[in-house]
Amino acid sequence: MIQQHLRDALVAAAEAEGLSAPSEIGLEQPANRDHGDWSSNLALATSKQAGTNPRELAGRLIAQLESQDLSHVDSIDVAGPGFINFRLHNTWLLDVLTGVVAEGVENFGSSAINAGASINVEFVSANPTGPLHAGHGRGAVYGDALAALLEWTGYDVTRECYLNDRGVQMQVFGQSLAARKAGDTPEDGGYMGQYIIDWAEEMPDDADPVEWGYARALRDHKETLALLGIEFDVWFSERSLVSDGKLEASLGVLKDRGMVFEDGGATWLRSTDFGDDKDRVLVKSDGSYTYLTPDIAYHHDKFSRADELVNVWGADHHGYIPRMKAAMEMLGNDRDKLDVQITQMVKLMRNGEEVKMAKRTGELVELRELVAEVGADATRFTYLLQSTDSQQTFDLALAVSQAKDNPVFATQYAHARIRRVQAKAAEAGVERKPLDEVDLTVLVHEREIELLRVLFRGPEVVEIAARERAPHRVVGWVRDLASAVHSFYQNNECYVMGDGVSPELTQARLWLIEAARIGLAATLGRLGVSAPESMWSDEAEAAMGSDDD
RNA sequence: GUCUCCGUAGCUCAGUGGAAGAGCACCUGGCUUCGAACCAGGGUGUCGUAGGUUCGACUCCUACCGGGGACUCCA
Repeated sequence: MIQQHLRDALVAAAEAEGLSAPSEIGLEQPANRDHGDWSSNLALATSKQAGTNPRELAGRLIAQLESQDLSHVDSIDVAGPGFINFRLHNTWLLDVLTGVVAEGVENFGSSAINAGASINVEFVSANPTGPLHAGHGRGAVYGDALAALLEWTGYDVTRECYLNDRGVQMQVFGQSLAARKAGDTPEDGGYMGQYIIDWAEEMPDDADPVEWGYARALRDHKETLALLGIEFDVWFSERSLVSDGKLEASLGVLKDRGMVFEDGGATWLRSTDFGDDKDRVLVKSDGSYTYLTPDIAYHHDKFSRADELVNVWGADHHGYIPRMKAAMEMLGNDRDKLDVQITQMVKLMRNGEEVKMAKRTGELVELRELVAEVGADATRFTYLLQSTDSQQTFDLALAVSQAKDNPVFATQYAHARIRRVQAKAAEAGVERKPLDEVDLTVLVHEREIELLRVLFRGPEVVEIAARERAPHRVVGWVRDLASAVHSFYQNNECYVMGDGVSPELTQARLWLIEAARIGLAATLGRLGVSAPESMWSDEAEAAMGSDDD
């Protein structure tokens, strides 16, 4: 790797100047190309140690570097406050091309950084008391994409969904169904959505409303998630925690350790001792558990099954984090191994107006409808566009637009274009030779080089995205790659075949676009978005064929 | 009141302590060749405010200002 090559050289230069280089030498690709291909802050970081000013030190380090006769390096300059800027020959980027091709769609971007570690990603976990709505969609897609990202870096990942299938809400849900079945309106606090009326009509007369409703809601969840290509490894039932004694066992441990106290007939958790701002009720004065109690047992159980936990929760649950971390610590788990990711709200725009989503008032947009309207690819890609830290506006019209202002279209289109070019080459009888027989040094055009620069960044972006739990960064990268493809492709100077393009250049460019295609297909695939062979419908394809005749 | 997320170009949003970005919108130009559903060029910023840490802060810390959300013996 080029960075290691340059780092080694920098360390050697520092040592030759009698300096001890910092463990992490800053080395990055400057945004501004005028600042070279790579830039290091070594002189800035060690000038104090050297007892001189950074620019002067940089000059001495550069002299050392130049004496090393480094491969790929064209020139080295000092710039700004004391950056050491490397300008490279494009030969280093040709290694990027061969590397991408060697990895292929299966392995592009993958690493073993987290090999040997297991991680449990819990997401969705919506109450089985109604259909999934568009708000759930963000957490669902984010969680699934995050799980894929973590797998990409070597983790053994479990995708898990928790079912709140006992407790007060389930009873209220059943009562609401029964009321509608009888032609009545649910009591105050009951579920008022239209779907209750619809489901009550479906419900057989002799059905247990709670059990039937649970099965009905769960079916909706599974069907809707399947539309988005989301499958869980584990569906964990809250009821099972009671039936197999895990709930009482966890509660017993907390009692034994003196982590609870009685007050007002209720049992309280001393969560303030571990960073919470209030103590929390575990067992109400009527003897029933709060929501927290089984959830503590659940997370404790997850800790027994994985090295690290990730929870994807909606913004309305953020206040719940301190009490859960406190409880985990009380039970002897490492609170820092519980990573709670909060997704901010989604505003759904339809016909220029925001649609409010509220299950209990019945004014909700079902996730199922959303997917039906814009398709699974656009749904996933759109949800993943932004950081989950910021509120999102999901524009239904934009998501289906067939123009480049629609990010999913622009990105998929890049893949389809490459496929088209490859097909044209095949039709013309041009076969791609084995890569090791192709002279890549003919790739010198700025568009070609830019494509390779973007490809180079891919694996690093994946690493950062996994570490930061930020799939949107991969989305940003793949959009950049698509943009570079369009730019390369459109430019009249970069035809793969034709007048003025030598056979050698054709070969090199065929491999270049294949590398780009690998980057697109690998990334889109991991994000759960298809990399289409064509953007045309079959009818349009046929019509185009007749135009050619 | 407490906690939390957000505040960056006209708009929607990116931005690992390193030298401010993309798309949209707007203007101009570009199809006899592999997809013009596209591309090229053109310019805008007190990075909410004020301090602090640092050689260096959009980034880290503190306090404010503005907006969203959460603060039940609900789940």
